[in-house]
This record gives sequence, structure tokens and C-alpha cells, in this order.
Amino acid sequence: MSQQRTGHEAGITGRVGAVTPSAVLGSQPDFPDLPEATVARLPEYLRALHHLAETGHDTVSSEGLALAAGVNSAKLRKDLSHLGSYGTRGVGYDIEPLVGQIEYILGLNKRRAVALVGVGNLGHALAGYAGFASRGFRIAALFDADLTRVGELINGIAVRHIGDIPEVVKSEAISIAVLATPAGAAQAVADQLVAAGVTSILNFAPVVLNLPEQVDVRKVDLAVELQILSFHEHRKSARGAEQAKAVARGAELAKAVARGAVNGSPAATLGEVAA
Amino acid sequence: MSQQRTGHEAGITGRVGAVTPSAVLGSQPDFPDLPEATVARLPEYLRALHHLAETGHDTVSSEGLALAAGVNSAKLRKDLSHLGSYGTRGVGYDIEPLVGQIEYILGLNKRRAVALVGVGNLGHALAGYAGFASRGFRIAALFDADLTRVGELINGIAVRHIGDIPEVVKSEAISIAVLATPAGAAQAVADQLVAAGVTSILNFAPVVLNLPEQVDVRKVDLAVELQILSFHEHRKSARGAEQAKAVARGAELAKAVARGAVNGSPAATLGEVAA
DNA sequence: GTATGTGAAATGATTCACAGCG
DNA sequence: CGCTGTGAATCATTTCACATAC
Repeated sequence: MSQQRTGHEAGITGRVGAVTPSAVLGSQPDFPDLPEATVARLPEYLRALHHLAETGHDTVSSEGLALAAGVNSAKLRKDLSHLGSYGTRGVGYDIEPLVGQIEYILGLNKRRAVALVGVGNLGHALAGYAGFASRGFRIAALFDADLTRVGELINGIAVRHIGDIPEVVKSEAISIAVLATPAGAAQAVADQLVAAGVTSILNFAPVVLNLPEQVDVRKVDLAVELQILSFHEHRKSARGAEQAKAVARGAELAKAVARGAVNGSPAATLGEVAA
Repeated sequence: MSQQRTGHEAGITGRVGAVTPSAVLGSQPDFPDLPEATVARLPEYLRALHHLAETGHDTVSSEGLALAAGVNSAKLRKDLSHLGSYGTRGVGYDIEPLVGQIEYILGLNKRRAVALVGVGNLGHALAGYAGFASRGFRIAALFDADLTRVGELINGIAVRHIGDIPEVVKSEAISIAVLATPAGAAQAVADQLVAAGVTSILNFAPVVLNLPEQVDVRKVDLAVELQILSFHEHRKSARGAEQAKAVARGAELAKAVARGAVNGSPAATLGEVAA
């Protein structure tokens, strides 16, 4: 539980970029095949490294960086080993070149233009979210279907009508879009974005999008996150009740073990009950 | 890529509720041990089932539900099999009892009270997010450190000062909190929430929280999501370039194979280059 | 006949534990 | 001597494929 869950967790598997010509010839040193799980952690390492750099550090041990990023050090070392070697044995990692390498891998050298569709409640907040700007992205366009919102300025950007998507996505060379529309509109808007040339979508609408293979979709569903926590709350209270009942059962179990009526090592069994 | 990524993805492992007395005696039929990966998908199944019910369905096949939830049918069947049997061979699943069972497991029978801390840009939007209310949660309290915001009404709820956390969390019996504070304040606020009795936190601040074992933390970092997409964009363009170069190399490779200078089955190797 | 439920196999991710480098 | 980098072992998850029940 100390190892914090980070948005998308289960279900993904596999190595990024499997069968391509470079698989035949060995992957490029400047663009290694990374396990998807590793990719998902790199941004967290990057954030931690920036923080360390700001607080005056030049190097950091795997132990130290792991602590700052909320993972264990073995995992961190394995992850970083996929990027090539940026550490010095007996010392640790040089922060600056490591930051550079992670930013390069994540494609953050150039600031990426992002379109945001749906400036309702949530979309409006996302349009103003400072974290996007400070961590490599530029909101290059805002869209909404509602004509009464078109023209509104948010953070200095004018909201345009979704009919302008094809034109603007092309002229601004936008490849990433954030979808914050109502659920009912999401699929149609996503189709338009993809038709216009968008190849990655961050979807906040609570629907599963049906899109071509080559489009990357990540989904953030705020209610889902709470429901997962709710499960754990439910479990904690159920276990609490269990535990209480188990205390009573403990005596029974001990007697049963003594009679040899329960399988397994009596010591281990009792140990577990006690724990 | 068709299999959509859902927030938290990698890093978590293990079965929920491992060593407890009930592990010795076998887990309770009404509260099975579920793989964490399964738990993370249940909310998605639930959403899909509600949608199906609203559109007039009584039953659904594993294939149909899997499609609606964005997973494959084998995974869906395995997941549902952990809940006990709610399907009929040759027919499919009865939607109504299945909805009931998933809601029960997720602890959504009773509407859970949630506290939200930090009513800035993002927090304000979250406080108004209709999805929380419609999917099992009630925002029971809003807090902020900024005294000029205290008293402000958002969606009919007054913002209170974070100093009131202990009192309100107790009186409202709140166990889940949403953290939407600036990064710098998050750890201190989280400590206060936990001290007041909160045992699950959904953290939107870009920091790793350090909290006791028994507190569940999920993290949603919006910039991280975009950075993961950015990686895939970077990879796609790198592969594009690779592919172009590989076409040129193709001729070379074919010659090399003909000369017997490359290992492996020539047919397979050429097949991969062609693909 | 048809679609679920599930062992078994395959794949992927994490952790261990230590060789080897600085 | 300390800490990285990494094979080997373990653990979790996904997928396959089919017996089973309706």
C-alpha cells in the first residue's frame, strides 16, 4: 500500500514496438524497446529528478531516487538499465544527463502541441492547468460544440467550434488531443480528431472509444478511481469484521490443530492466525 | 492499442487481502480475494452493464460485455468467475444480478461520503463533477487553506477551512478524500486527513505521498498521462523514420541472406522485413 | 449447439541476490 | 567498500483451448 498506484495499472502488458524491421536488426541504441510498465514510471522519475535538481543535488543513488519516486530500488535500477547506463557504481546517477535521457525518450525535447475538446466544467479546469505547460505541453487549441462558448477566451486562447478541428489540427500540427466532452459526444469527436490527424488521445469521458489500432488512447475516469478506493474501504471493513470473528474462531482452530484435524504445519497455521 | 489503457497500469501486483485469518480458513464466499487487476476493471464492467441495462438488455454474452468494456472476452470471463457464477452456459450473463454483485463488491450499496481538499482550478471542477454523484459518491465537504475562499458555495456546499478537517471528517464519517491542493501542500494536508480518520486518498497533486501502510492512495497525474502519450508519439515517428531507412536496408539484407551471411531462416527474416 | 467457467501454458513484471566496476 | 547492473527465480496476469452445463 505504500507503493502508490499510479492511474492506469493493470491490463497492460507487452513491450513497446515489437515486430518492426529494427527488431530484425536489433533495436536502435537511441530508441530502445521499453516495457510498457517502465514507460509509465519514467514520468514519475523525471518529476523526482527535477525536484532533486532544484534542491541542489547533482547525483542520487538508486535508493534515494526510488524513495522520491515511490518505488523500490531494484525496480528503479532495472527500469533505468533499459535506458542505457547513466549510473556510476559506488556513487549513483548523475542527475543532469539522466534528466536529458528521460526527456529525450519521452519525446519532451520539443514542446508538444495539444488540442483540448470540451470546455465544460472539467475541460475548463484542464485548459488552465499549469502542470501541462510546465511539463512539456502547450495547449494549442480549444474546441467546443456549444456555439455560445465559441469565442470565449480561456488562458488567452479562444474557444473554436469543433467544426474547425480539421483545419486547426493540420495548421498547428497537433498530434495529441485531450477529450473532456460529455460521454455521448466523445466517440464522434474522437473520430473527427483522428480523421484530422490526431494519433494520441487522453480521454476523460466515461466511454470506451473505438478507434483504429494505431491511435493510442489513455483513459482517465475519475469515478472509477473512487470506486477502486471504495472497494478497498469495503474490504477493510469486511476484514475488520472477519478479524473480530476470527478471534473467536482462534480458540476452535487451536483445538482442531491439537487434535491433528487441520492440514499443514501447526506452527505456521497458528502463526498466521496470530499475525 | 485497441485495448485501452485505464489510468493506473503498471506496478501493482498481488491479490487483495493476502494473509488474514480468512486465508487460513478459505476466503468468505461473500467477499472473495480478487486480483488487483480485476478490481481495477470492475468499475468499467459496471459502467458498461448500466449502459446495456438502460438500452433495454436483460442479458449479455461475455463477448458483448467485453466489447462494451474494451477488454477481450477471456479476460472478462476470468474476472467474473472470481465473483462467483452469474452466467448461464449457452446464454450469457443476467445483467441485473451481475450489477448488484459488482456494486456490492465495490462497496457501492451505500453512497460514500467524500471530502475534497483544495478548491483551486482543478478542485473546483472536481467539486462540480456530476460523475461522482451519479456513480456512488457524495461530496460531503470542501476544504481550502485560503481564507478568502472559505465560505464560498460550490454546488450548494460551503468551503471550510482545512483547520476544520478533524471535526468535519469525524462528524460526517468520511473515509475517502480527494486531494487537489498544490504539490507543496499535499503531504501536510494528507497527514491531517489521515490523522482525522481518512483511510483512502485520491491524489491529484504531483507528489508521492508518504503515508502509513494501511492508507490506500491512488494517484492521478494529468501531465504524466500526456507524457506517456508523448512517448508513444515519439516512438511512432522514430519508427516511421526507421521504417523508411529499413526499406533501403531491405535490399542489402536480401543480398546478405542470399550470401548466407545472416543467421536464421531466410524466409522468416525476409517476411519480417516485408511486414 | 452455444457460451460459460477454468485448468494449463505463455507472457510479462517484480524481486532477489550478487558479480563486477569505480 | 558501496552501489550499479543484471541474470535467475518468483509472482501475477493474460491468453488459450476445451470440458461442461444449459
